[in-house]
Amino acid sequence: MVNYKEKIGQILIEADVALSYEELLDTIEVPTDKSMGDYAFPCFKLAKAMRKAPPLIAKDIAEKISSNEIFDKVESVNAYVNIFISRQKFVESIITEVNEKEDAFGRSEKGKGKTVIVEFSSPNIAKPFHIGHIRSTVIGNAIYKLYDFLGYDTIRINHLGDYGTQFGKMICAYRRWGNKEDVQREPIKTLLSYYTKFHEEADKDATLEDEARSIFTALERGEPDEVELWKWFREESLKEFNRVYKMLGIEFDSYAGESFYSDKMQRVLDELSEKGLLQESQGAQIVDLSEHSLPVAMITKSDGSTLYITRDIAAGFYRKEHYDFYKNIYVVASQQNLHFQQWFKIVELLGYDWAKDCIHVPFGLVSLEDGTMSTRQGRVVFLEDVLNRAVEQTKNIILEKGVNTDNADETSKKVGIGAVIFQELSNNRIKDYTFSWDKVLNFEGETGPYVQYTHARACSVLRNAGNSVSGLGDISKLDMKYVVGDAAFELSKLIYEMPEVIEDAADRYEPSVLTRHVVDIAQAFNSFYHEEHILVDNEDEKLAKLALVAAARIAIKNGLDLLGIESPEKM
RNA sequence: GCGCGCGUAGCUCAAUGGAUAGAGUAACUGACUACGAAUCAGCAGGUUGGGGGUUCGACUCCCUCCGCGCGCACCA
Repeated sequence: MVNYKEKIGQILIEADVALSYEELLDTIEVPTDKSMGDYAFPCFKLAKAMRKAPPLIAKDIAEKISSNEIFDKVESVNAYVNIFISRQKFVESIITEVNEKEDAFGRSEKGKGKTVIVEFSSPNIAKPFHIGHIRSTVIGNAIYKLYDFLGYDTIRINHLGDYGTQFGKMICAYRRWGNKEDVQREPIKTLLSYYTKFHEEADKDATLEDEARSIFTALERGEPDEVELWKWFREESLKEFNRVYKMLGIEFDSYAGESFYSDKMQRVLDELSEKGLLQESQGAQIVDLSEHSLPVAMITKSDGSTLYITRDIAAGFYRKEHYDFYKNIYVVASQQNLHFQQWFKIVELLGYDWAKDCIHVPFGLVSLEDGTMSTRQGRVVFLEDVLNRAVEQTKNIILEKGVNTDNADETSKKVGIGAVIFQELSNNRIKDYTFSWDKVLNFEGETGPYVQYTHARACSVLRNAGNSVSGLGDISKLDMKYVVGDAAFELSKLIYEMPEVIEDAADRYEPSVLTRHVVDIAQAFNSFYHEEHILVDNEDEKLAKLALVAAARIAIKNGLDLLGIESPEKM
């Protein structure tokens, strides 16, 4: 497939345009208005060097390059050179390529031999998996899929919050008020109730806090009783988390959480100390980052115990040595911005250049209509409930509409859960948002079900064509003059852009770029579908159109796939 | 107080420094005897928070002010 931008860049170089190839690629753009061409080249930058008015430069360039066979028409409008590419050649090559590559359309080998770690989801043990956790989970999974598709070796890490003084409190509460059967029946809710009770009681009796601390110290020392309880809480919690991951179709390569690094922190402390970065302050150990315009980072508390940041530094070392990453990505809320800035800087000050390969991918806050989420105050929406309700809603719609499907339950899951994931990946991740049932259960307009519906519709057309689909034969031999109309051409252009959109989404760690592009393709497909009759009597015309439908179907499916969303063939 | 982020149509959101700032949604109008109406087409909706500046050109970059969110030593 020709890269048109690069091709136009070369043509402009041959036409003696006084810019470097890189500058040209940077300047060539896609006009906002289709009537101004498929590509445009603004000539303002050339004015100084050529000592000529931009519109005149545009006119000269347009004349020089207009005879090229890959263009239908080149014209100058004011300071712009507007380029209309040859439609038939274009649709022919893109439709052929997509149908040949199918699932591999957009895939690349760019990342071959490079390892990318994506840390995401990372819930806290014994705490509910709520709607706030969906962000890291779903964004992280999409980023993993994008990098995997671009040929990188990928490692998915679920950095479980399974360590810290909170487990001293939990064990303390369990021993006082807990019982085994309740925990087994409903682990998270039960453990959480112990945790809440602990805080209520601790307000009245301060000695509880001391007891909890000593239990945590025992846990750190590896006392068998404490370790056994902790392990059990962790397992029960994971069982529940895995139920949600299974619904979402998400897996991990490692569940090495915070506890995994408990024996790997001394080395960090030693090294910080050797390199003169560690200072004592009010009994605690700190790293002073004021020279780097950052607040002081506390490495150990006055009682000697370690903190979150110490564990993250230890994890960084472990990952560099164990995986030799090319990129080490953390999909963690923007609230942790300072935390990551601090520890990346500390690693840099220790003299490790891999600090620059550690990347924090932040995202905005989810709140509820009645305020920020608070598990202790019972202001929380469980992710599993959201998924279940979305599935239920889908089932109702299916029954109500009497839609064509093989298995209503299966389809409801794919569509309902797809809707929730899609919505999460629709907006720029940095934006805060307020969770709304109305919004998450709306399936019209720019939504997951809309895109899935479009896919199912394309499948339906291909099914109705019967033998014609498999009989498409050698697609490059089809007569593509039947698919050069505005609607078909628009659709083809969007499909053509998929691979660069995928790269862009990965480079920017921004799955929403892809989500939006998939919507654009669906919209273009639906316009084409309504404007033109596909299953016409003329066999050549029908086959050409079916080849385009098949290409659109593949593009949508690959896009949804990368977002972690299924594409049912009927719905 | 200091730092980071956000502010675009009634609402939810797009827009690698480029041409007349675009979608969806809500309201209104129209299209199911052609291939799926979870669809499509039309109409309407804007001082891009305010004010300066840089630039041939600013939603985009710089300064400043306002509003909101988050963070800033013994939680994670």
